[in-house]
Amino acid sequence: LYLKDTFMPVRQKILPGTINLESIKNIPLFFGLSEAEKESLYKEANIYFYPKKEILYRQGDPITRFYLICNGAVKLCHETGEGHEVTNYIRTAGDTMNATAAFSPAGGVHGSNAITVKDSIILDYSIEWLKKIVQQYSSITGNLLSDLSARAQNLELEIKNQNYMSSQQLLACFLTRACVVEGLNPKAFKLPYNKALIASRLRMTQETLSRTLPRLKEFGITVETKNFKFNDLQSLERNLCRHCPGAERCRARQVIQKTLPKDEAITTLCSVS
Amino acid sequence: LYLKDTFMPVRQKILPGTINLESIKNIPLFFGLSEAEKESLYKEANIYFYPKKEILYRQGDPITRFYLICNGAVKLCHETGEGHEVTNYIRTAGDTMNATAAFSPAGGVHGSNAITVKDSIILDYSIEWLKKIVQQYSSITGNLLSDLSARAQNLELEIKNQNYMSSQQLLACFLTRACVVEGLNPKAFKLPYNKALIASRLRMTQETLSRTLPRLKEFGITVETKNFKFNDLQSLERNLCRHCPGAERCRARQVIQKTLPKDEAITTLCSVS
DNA sequence: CGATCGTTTGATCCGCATCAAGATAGGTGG
DNA sequence: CCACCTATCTTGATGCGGATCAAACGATCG
Repeated sequence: LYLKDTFMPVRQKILPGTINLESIKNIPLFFGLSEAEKESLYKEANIYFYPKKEILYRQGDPITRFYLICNGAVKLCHETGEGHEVTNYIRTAGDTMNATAAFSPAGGVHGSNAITVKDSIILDYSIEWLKKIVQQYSSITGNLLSDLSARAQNLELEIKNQNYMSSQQLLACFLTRACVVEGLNPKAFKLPYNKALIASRLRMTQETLSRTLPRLKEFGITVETKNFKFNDLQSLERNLCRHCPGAERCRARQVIQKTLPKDEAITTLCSVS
Repeated sequence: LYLKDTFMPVRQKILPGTINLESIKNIPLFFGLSEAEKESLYKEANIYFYPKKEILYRQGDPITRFYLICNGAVKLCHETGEGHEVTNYIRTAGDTMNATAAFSPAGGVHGSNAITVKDSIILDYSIEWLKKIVQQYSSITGNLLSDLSARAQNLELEIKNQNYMSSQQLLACFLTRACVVEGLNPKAFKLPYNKALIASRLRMTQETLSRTLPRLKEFGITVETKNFKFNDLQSLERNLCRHCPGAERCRARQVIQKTLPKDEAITTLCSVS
């Protein structure tokens, strides 16, 4: 850390020249850039020093900046419904933050808090600016970035779901999503895949899936041999959202409630498909 | 499906004009493209019809093509060490396959099999060609794609690990990786974070972490208060790799064995950080 | 010195995996 | 049409890993 002798109790802007730029040059994101690109990237960047335990942003804040950690470490965490803290990731030097959010179509808000766990030096850009840079050249590139972002966001959601949802909830999510993806009628549909495949996809055994199916009745889903029926979306919402971590709970709740009155397609709650 | 009346028992090339291109135009990847881009993308694409249960590629095959599903569904699956099949994802219309592999630095081989679970129409491109297209415009874009790809690949690995590894294995992975990321000496180091943070990151309770620490001795890792020591990498390798799904097992094994003789940095086994 | 934080230990419980066996359905050939 | 077979699915009994609740322990600090 190039500034470790200086006492910095609070977030503090670092002016060009104050910091040794060599450390930045070793960051993968800047590999192989043309001089022009480097120039514009350096000019547009904010560089800040953050002491340990400083909050970069809070869950629920609108997403506006793209971060790049030069030095130190940041935890991404959120509060669960039950009140205790869950850390999703620890990001360290060279890692980016908000890359997925930057290129996903919807603007949205942060799903977690970002807090330094060590003294850190972090660089940030306006997302608007970054998006413009990327898309001015080729739109297939922008689309690929969106695709990868969506993929990564789904994976993050899936990790949370796998950890904090019961087999009932996972299965209900899967069925819900299947309706959307496959364009099925929630009032009466047949399984699009055989049960072995679904169990395998949900990372549970066939036996567990088999035992879980009848217990979906508690969630307002009736099952008879291969015929499924969502008949109580309110109950589904109540049960799916219970125990979900903060951001997801809200998202699921909103989504179901929004689709309730129209009672048409049930939108995506869950990453599993 | 535009060709459903035709009987096609095997993979079969579809010539331009045979298929209704409207369905392709609704795919997000092609949104907002310039005419020139569209032109070159359509020209370069292979379009194939695949019947149900057709194998697109096998685990271990070199990665050469980027796929885009127009219609149908594909499962990505692999065999576990114990012999039964695990499905990682089910990809459906509009999803891409190998996007992450296409933009990660190393070429590499497929970590899973891809098999259609319905009759499908799938489009594919050479990865080389796609890479060239993307990088001819701006290298920051290429770097962003690499960053997102790496992120997504780590998330996939994390999902598998969370599901198939014991708390001992997860913790050992975390410590191994911490040595690499933080540049610690495997022969003697202190925890870079406090235990509450680590437990939270590993999605286990503090109590479990506490009980797991002494049991790391079985893996050749000794723990005294806050001092850690890897003293038997062979044992670590044996225990970490046991129960891992195919691709990861091999990767972990190779990585440890490669670092064994030199006994320097232990390379990344696990996505958790 | 008590107070708070970080950590450990013990007792208990619950969900899912595992192993094993039975049930149902779909398809084939006689 | 029935007997047979295999694939698919269900049910039961048991065990294990980690969560939960509760309490004790140790360290650091005012």
